[in-house]
Amino acid sequence: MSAIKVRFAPSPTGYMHIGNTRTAIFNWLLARKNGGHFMLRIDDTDKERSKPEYEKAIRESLEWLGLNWDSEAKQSKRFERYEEVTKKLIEDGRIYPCYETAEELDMMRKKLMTKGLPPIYDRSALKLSAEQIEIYEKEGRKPHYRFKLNDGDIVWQDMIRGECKYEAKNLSDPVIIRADGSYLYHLPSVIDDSDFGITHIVRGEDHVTNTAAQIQMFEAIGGKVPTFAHLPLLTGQEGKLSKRLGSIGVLDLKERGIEPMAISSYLAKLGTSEGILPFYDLQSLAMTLDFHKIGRAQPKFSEEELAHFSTHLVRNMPFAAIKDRVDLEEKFWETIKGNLDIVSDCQQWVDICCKEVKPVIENADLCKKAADLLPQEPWNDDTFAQWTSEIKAQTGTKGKELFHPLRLAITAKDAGPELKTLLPLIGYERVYKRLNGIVA
RNA sequence: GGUCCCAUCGUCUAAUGGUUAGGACAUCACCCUUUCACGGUGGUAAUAUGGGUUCGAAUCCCGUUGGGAUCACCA
Repeated sequence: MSAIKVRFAPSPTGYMHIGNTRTAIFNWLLARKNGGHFMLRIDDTDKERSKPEYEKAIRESLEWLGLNWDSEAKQSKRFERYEEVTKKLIEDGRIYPCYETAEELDMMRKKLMTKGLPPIYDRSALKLSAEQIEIYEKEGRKPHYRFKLNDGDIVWQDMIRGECKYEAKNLSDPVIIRADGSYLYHLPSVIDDSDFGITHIVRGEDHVTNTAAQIQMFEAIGGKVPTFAHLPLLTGQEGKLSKRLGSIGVLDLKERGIEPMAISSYLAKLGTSEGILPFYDLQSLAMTLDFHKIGRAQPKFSEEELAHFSTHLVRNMPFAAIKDRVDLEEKFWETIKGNLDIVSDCQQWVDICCKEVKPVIENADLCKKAADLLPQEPWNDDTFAQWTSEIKAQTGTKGKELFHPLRLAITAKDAGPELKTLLPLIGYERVYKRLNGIVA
C-alpha cells in the first residue's frame, strides 16, 4: 500500500476557526500516525473573497497549533492546468455551457420548492438550439458551465459513515465555471487531489453530496478516487458551527491563553468514544487516532468546556512540555502550575517571588508576631511547619484565621500554591518585610 | 419539499438480542493540605415516542417526534 497523503484545503476567505481547525487536525493526525504526507492547499479560486491577510492568519494558526505541512499549493496559480482539463471534459461532453442568469436560476429553484419538488437543475441548457445560443450570445450573455452527472448510483466506502450511496438523479449538475470564467471549488479540487496524489480526504459532513459529484469527476478525468472520511459537524449553542458560520477564531483562543494542545486534544477526542484527556504533544495524540471510534452523531462544542479543559491541561503539564516556552526552574513550575488558569499567569508568581509586592495586611498584630518568629535561613522542609506551630502556640490562632492573613501579607493574594513551598522561593528578607506591611 | 445522516446520564460516549445499562468530563459529598487552589475517594444522574419481531429489545423492523447536512455562478 502506498503512503498516505492528505491535504488541508482552506479558502482564505476568513480566519481559521474551530470547524476548520478540527478538519486540519484530523488530516494532520492521519498523516503523522502513518508516516504520511500533509499538504497545505490554499483554495483561493474565489477572487472576490480571498484575502492575503486571511491566508497569512491561516498559516499563523496552523503554525501555532503545531500542524506543520510538508508541501503546499495554491489554486490561483494552477488555472492553466484547470483549463487544460476543462477543455478535454467539454470535448467529452461532461461539461456543458448554460445561459441562465443567477436570478433566473433562483426563480426556478423557488418555483420547484413551492411545488414541493426538489430544486434540481433541469438541464434545459442541454436542449438549447444553436439559434437560441446565438441569440443569448448576441444579448451579451456569457455562459457558465456545469458538470454533467451520469445516471446511476454513486457508492463509496466512507471511513466514518460506512457505505454511502447516492442516486445521481437526486443531485444537480454542479456549476464549475462562473460566467466570468472563474472556477468554482468542485473541479479544481478534484484536479489537484488527483495531480498531487491525495490518498485520503477527511472533511466535514457538509461535503457528502459534493463527494458524490466529485467521485464522478475523478472518474471523468481518469484520476484515482481517494478514500473519504466525513466527520460529523460540530454543533454549538447557536445551532450549527460549520466552517462558514464558525464564530470562534483560533487566534482569538490563542489570545485568551487557551493552550494549542488543549485545542488539539479536545477537538481530536470530542465526539469519539475516548475520554477527552490532555495530550502534550501532537505525535502521541496522532498515535491514538482511530476512525472507528468517531461517532456519527453531531457533538456539541462548548467554548467554556474547552477553556476548562485547557486549564486542566495546564495544571497537569509536565515541565518537559513547557520548558522551552518559559524561563523557569522545574521546581518553580511544579510549585505553581496547580494554581494557573493559563500559562502566562505564571509571570505573576515570578513577580511575587522576585519583585516588589505591596502586602495586604488583614491582621497586623498577627503578622508582626509572625515576622518576629520567622526563623533565619537556611530553611528546610520542616521550617514552615515549625514556624506556624510556634505562631499558633504564641497567639492561639489556627486554621484559616492563621493562614489567610499570612498568605495575604506574603503574596497579596488569597489563593495560591502551598505557602510551605512558596516561602523558600521568596526568601527571608521579603517575607519579613511584607509581614511588617512593608513593600518588598 | 427531495435526498442523506443522527437520537443512551447535564455533556462526549460504551454495551457480537440476555449487564445491577459501563466509562470519561461536569456536578455534589467526603478525605488530604492546621487556609485557598492542586490532588485522592465515593455518590446523584440516561436508553425521545408508539407499534411490531422475540422466551427476552438500548440493540432488529415500521411509524411518529425532534435535530442536522445538502439541494449556491461559496468552499
